[in-house]
Amino acid sequence: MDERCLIDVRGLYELLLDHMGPTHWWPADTRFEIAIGAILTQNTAWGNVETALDRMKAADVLNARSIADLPDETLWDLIRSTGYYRQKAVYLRAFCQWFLDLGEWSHDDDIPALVREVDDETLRRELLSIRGVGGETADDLLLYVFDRPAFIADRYARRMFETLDVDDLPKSYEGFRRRVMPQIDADAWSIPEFQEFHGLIDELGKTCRTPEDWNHSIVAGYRMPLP
DNA sequence: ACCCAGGTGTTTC
DNA sequence: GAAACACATGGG
Repeated sequence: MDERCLIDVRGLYELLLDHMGPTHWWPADTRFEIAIGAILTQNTAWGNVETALDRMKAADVLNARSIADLPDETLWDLIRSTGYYRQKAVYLRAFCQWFLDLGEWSHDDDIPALVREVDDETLRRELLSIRGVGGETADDLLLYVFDRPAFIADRYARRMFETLDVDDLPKSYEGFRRRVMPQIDADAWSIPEFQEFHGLIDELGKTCRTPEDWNHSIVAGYRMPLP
C-alpha cells in the first residue's frame, strides 16, 4: 500500500486554531465577489486585489453581465493594480460567461441547482475547464464560493508541510493536493472548518518570510501522532 | 535595485 | 511529467 507517512491534518488544524484564533478569511459581500477575487489574486498580493475590487464596486460593475460587456480598456484600467491585467481580463470574462450560463442567481447565497446537483470531483473538473482557472483557483472556488470540501495546496501550505518534514511531497500542485486530501476525514470536518484551515495556513504563511521563520513557527515542533 | 505576492497557459524536451 | 518562460503592478 502507501508507505508514505500519515499526516495528522486534524491535529494540525486544531493547533493552528488554538494559537491563531478565527481568521475571518476571505470576507466579501457576495459569492461572485469571492470568485472575482480568486482570479485577481493569482500570484498577487491581496492589497492590490482590494484596490481593484473597490474600483469595480465604485463603478458599479462588480457583476457578471457588466464585466462581460465592458470594453477592454475600461476593464484593464479597473484591474490594473492586480498585475497581469490583460490576461486576467480574459480570465474574468471566461468565468463570467460560465457564470452567466448557469442562469440567474436570485440571491447571493443561492447556489444554482445546476451546480448543487454535481459531485465535488465533477464540479472541480468543470471549473478547471474555464480559461484561467487552474488547480488552486478551482479549489478556492469550490471551498469559498460553492461550499465544497477542498484543501488548497498553495505555496504556504507547501512551506508548512516542508517545515514538518512530510515525506514525498509531490512537486506539482495536483500531486500535493492528492497527497493531502485523502488524509482528511471529510465527514469529520464542516465546510467552515475546511475554510478556516486554509485561512489559518495562509495567515501563518504571511508571518513567515524565511525558512528560519517557519522553523520557529508554531507548527515547527509538531509531531504527527502514531497511527 | 531587487524580491516577492493568496498562479495559469504555452512550449519544449 | 517537469522545466522554462511570459504575463505586470505594488509594497517591502
